[in-house]
Amino acid sequence: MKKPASTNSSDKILAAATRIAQAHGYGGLNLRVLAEEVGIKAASLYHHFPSKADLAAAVAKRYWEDSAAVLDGLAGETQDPVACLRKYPQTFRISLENNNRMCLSSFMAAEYDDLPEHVQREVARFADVNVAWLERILLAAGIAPPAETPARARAIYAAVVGAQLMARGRADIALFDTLIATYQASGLLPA
Amino acid sequence: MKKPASTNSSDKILAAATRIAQAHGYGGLNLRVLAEEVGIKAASLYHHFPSKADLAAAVAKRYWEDSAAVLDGLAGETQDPVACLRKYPQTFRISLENNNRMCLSSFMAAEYDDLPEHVQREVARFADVNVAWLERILLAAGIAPPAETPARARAIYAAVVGAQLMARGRADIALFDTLIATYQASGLLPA
DNA sequence: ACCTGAACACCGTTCAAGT
DNA sequence: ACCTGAACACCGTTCAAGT
Repeated sequence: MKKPASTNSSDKILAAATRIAQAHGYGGLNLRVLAEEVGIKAASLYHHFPSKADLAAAVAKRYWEDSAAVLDGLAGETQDPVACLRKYPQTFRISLENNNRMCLSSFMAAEYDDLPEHVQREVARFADVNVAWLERILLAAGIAPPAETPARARAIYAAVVGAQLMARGRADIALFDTLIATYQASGLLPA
Repeated sequence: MKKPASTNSSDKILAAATRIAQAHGYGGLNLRVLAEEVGIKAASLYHHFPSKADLAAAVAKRYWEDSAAVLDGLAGETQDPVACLRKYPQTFRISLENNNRMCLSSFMAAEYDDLPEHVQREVARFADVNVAWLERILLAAGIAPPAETPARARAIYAAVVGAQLMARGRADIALFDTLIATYQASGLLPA
């Protein structure tokens, strides 16, 4: 039985850090601002995480774990794999709905050069989780020949990520929806 | 008759700042590092640009101007519009070839929340230029019904941008090539 | 016209000191 | 066990002072 995430300080720090990083990235994650949001001083953060790098790694790890849970939930409640694929882009739409935020891993993929190595690893895991899920659903849907499924899964992930990035750059959720609809019309995603 | 770009200091600053921003973004553009690369002190940068924000706006402006020139050159030398569309992703591949760098406008689209307003405007122009070019070529190629051309142009741009971001996050150019090939196989881009 | 050193308030981080 | 103020070297920026 896990306690609710907001019970202890480390969880509050992770939650607040995630929100900040989705809007400002790793470089833009200001520890004094984060600390204030949690109600402590910046120096106190170091009692919970040994460094900003380790905090970011923990944030990125929890981020892909949560994503995996959401995707499994989606697959569980939506048995039809084609319907699953239609709903998949929604998981990226939610970030945009949340104050024009974006996927943490996309932001950090851009910041690749400035990320500590173990943060890079956790960031890559998010893409891995998404691609693996897409492969599984694509196979179940029988959309592409099995040999082409891995490539197709990666293409869908990249395209959805790109749609989110372009829509964020315009602060325009409707653009995201149009892009996804066009992916569907063009055959990249099932209509 | 314009002098070569490297002749005066402002141009050297713009060129160096562009390279840095393509790797580290707006937030990661360190003025002391930039100044050293140009061979002056950070304080001297303010004689050429009134602020980091104005420097970044100038960088982003030149960036989309250069992109427009490259795309016009491509359309000029490659008369067949379908062949043009096949070569288009190459313009994004070049950044990855250059030390795993990425499109300046993609990076800054991620940093949207932290950009001064006039930088946001110049960043958006890059996407505008690319989308307008794609619309023109798509129409010439007769690939999609004219009514669907604007949406298709945006979808291609977003997908290519996403492919670059995903490949950068893995420092893997081969992944970029696979993604583009899959876009072509799925019908988003002409094969 | 262009450059500079020194200073400002702000970053991540450390540490001695508190409860 | 957890928090803090003060300090460190580093950021963007300013400015008086140099050529």
